[in-house]
Amino acid sequence: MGRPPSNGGPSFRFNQTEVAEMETILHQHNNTMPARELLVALAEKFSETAERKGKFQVQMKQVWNWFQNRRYAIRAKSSKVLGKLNVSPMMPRVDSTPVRTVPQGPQPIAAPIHAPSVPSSARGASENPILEFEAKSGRDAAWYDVANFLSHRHLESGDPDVLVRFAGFGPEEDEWVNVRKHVRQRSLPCESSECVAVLPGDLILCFQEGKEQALYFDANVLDAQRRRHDVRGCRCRFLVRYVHDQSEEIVPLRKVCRRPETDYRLHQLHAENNTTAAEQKSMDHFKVPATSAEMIQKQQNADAAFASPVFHANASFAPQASTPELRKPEMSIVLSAGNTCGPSGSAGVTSGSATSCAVLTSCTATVLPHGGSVGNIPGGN
DNA sequence: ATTTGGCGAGACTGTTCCCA
DNA sequence: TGGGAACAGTCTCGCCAAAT
Repeated sequence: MGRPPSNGGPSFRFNQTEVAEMETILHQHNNTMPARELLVALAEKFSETAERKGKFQVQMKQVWNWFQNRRYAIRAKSSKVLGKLNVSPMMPRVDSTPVRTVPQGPQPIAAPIHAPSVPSSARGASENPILEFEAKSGRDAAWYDVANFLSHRHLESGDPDVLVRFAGFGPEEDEWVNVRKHVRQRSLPCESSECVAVLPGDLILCFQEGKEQALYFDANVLDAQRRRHDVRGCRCRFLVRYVHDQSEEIVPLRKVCRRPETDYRLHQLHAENNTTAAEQKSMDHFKVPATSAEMIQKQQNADAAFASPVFHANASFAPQASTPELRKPEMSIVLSAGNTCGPSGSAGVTSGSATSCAVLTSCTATVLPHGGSVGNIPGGN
């Protein structure tokens, strides 16, 4: 690996003019690789300059290498800066460059947004007593992980607002958001084996890469094209329609974050697989049940047993699942001055009643998963 | 017609070497 | 010694032919 020893020839360097031109092009291309034709044209152009003509022929590969190195250098530099700010480069608000590493590769240390840091088996709502939240920013209609609930207030309409600190962002990015509409349990990044839980009709959180920004938006799954999994993982494709702009796109699983409400599907599948495996030893290791219309219908029927496909933090719903372990977690956001407010709504913002804390001196946000334990998120006043 | 697997291009990341 | 140039390994993804 690396550069081989030179054969004694003169070393090549791009001059300032050439570098400036390539930097301009790189900037114009939003730090992405220009087309091959452009690289060839650049190489020819540089070769035709008075300085080089007849002396040195600039190869397209050299131009290509320069772009590769410069892009890598820029990324490395920006990640260093972000590291100093304790901000993950995964944060779409900070780095609008398309991010490819959501479900793959080493994850950043600082609060990765929607990056799977633990196995899905440990992420299930029913197994994780301290839930995480995401909030919808009013600035760009995108969803971000919530680091802290800092404060709360009430609008004249009676709707509770909370002041949130977005994960990886500073106080200047704090926003008041409506708890009813714009706060909900954090969406879960999908691992390869979890594509079966993403079905047409689902609301998902989808990573939309635009020219200037790449953010997580709500989207509806219109169709799912199932493909066989291999060593590369899930190769399925999902046709989605973004809620905010109604645009449609075919996306791979890695761009999809499913809603926690679909956890029960995985539980069901695991239960079924365990049962079937006991009966059928020769069964394939990986099954893609959604290729079957029957399976889709089965899941959709199961969906119908739940009150709402969208599960907001404040949503009032009545789980009707027959088996208690498959019920969605009943969830409350509690803002209190040392008090813990349960689903009873006596003093907290709850899923059902949206009642409020009367006094708020030291704010803590407490999550109560379906009768579960309590975790506190330290906050401001 | 659909699914599957292979292949190649491109992207990304990291290393090595050279020279000012 | 640091910056720049060159290149290799790995991964992703689209395309296409073969298989079902």
